[in-house]
Amino acid sequence: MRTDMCGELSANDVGRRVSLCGWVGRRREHGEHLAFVDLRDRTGYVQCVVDGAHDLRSEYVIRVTGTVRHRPEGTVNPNLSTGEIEVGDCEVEILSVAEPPPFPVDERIDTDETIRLRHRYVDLRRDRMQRNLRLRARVNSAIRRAMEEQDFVEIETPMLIASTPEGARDFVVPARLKPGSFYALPQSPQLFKQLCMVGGIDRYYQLARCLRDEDLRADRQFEFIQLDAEASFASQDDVLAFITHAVSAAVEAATGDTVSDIPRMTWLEAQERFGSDKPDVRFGMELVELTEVFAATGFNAFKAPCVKGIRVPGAADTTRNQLDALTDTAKRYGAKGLVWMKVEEGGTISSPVAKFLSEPELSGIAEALEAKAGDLLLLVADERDAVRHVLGLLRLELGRPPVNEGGFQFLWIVDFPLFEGLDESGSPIPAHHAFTMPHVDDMHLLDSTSGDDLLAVRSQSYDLVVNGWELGSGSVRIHRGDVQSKIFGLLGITPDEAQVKFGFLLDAFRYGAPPHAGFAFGIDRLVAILAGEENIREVIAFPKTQSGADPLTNAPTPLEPEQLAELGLRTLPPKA
RNA sequence: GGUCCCGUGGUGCAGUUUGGAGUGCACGCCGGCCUGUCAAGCCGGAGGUCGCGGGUUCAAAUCCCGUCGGGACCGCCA
Repeated sequence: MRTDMCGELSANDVGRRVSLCGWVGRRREHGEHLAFVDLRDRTGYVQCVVDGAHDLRSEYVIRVTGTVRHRPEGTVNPNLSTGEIEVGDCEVEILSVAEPPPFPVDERIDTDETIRLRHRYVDLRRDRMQRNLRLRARVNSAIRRAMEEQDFVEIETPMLIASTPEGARDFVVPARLKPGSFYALPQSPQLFKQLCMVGGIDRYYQLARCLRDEDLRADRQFEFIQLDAEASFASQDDVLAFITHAVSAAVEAATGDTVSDIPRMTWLEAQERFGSDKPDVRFGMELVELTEVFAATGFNAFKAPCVKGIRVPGAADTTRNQLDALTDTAKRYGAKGLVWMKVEEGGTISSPVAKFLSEPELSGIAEALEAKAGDLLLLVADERDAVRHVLGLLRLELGRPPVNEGGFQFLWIVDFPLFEGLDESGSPIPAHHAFTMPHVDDMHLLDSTSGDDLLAVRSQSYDLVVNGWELGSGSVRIHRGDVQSKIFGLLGITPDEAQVKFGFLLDAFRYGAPPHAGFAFGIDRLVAILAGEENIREVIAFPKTQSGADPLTNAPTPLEPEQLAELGLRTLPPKA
């Protein structure tokens, strides 16, 4: 139907008779016999000169056959890639009429997202979505190529699997042939990829669709895509190298630049300096240790296991109202309180609590935080993890740059703790999952009866972070029965329970399991960052809203009684 | 489970603080004029359940309560 694409025509095509197909953009009519029509396809716009455009309307789908010619002197449009030329002497064929679009395809002004999603097929015509989805396709392609260059083989794993109690809430699917039983949709192909290792696949990867029934956020949808990978006879360093190569290929597809090396930071350092396991290192305002400064303090609020502070440069003009609001925010984050201090000209510290602090304490704060006149200092005292958490969130709130500023600061976070806490019965809670290999240097601590010792055990697990977003995580897996038994024992999982929950994996490991390690990172998040988008919905063709609905299809919907009956289901009445 | 913000012709906004006639702006839409525009221009016109329900009031887009929808975040997401 067409010989060329609108946006690809140039002065080189002058004189050619071309056929173009696309949507009618803006029309500029000049009386009965001259009109300009901007014709749009996926490549861009070109101006067509037609003899009257009365029967054309916005978003009509048309085919234009005409001759490419230079624009007359003085009418070249430098803002348009095809602005040097136009298509004249046009025959116009209407392929499809269109009602006026619910919002302008031309995106000078932002449109409410619900309306965009309800008419996503119109929204997809816009440059932003075209760019983002095409970027996503290039990134996917580059990642596949990078993994295959490294001898990874793409294996597809099932979508209908058994539910396991760990981790996120499962989406479930009723089993028609076994009423009362359910499949779960995979949160990740975790167990299957390990089975692939036992199966001698050696290097597995998949752009895997994962589903988790948890609350949605700017960076979280029910369904998302991960580059999921696992390699046999591979160490942590090997995996990091494999993934770095894939990430570099993705970045190159987006920007042309490669990523040669991704720096590493231990989990402990990330927590201490940034109050997060996914630090945004594009800006300073690091957490500063002040516990020692208050070792002998008389101020009750600072008699705590940990005191830390952050310095907000030049923010001493923050009003009392704003500071009260900030204190409320800190409390919402779980702080007992927030102490603020303003650094006056000359270095004097003014604060509601200054009168409770000694001179050495005040000077100690100023020195540790490298306070300068005009700065605002924020201090939190509490248990160590609470202090990190609150200040980490305040730091982001007060200093975080927009997502598209400061380049891409990739970071490996390594040496995560194996356990993230103790449950009521004193058993440790796994930070990653029950198959994560402990750090070789900490193996001996597993025999300790001390909770503190157990919580100090590091694991061979690692996260990939960019600009404060967690892209993904992975670990070296346990492949030895004795280590696995010890971990299960520590977790309070009896051999019988382990057999019920993970029997098929443990069975598989008895038949010759290679040492293996793997990783998975979120494609949606990576593409969003590369596209400069704050929200992954902007890089997903048909996303859900924060309440999990699709304004386009109206999903989720109730089922007909017959359909429920066939599945052996009965629904409860809505809650009153 | 919780906190905060938003909801006004098709689109984007102003109006809400301090209640007084559905008032205004830009775009779009419909009709007319217009032979070199490109966010064309000029003239005219249509288009409203101020998300929904209740309350206060002589009077509610505006104040109060509830509810629905959307968004950001905390919890949650091994």
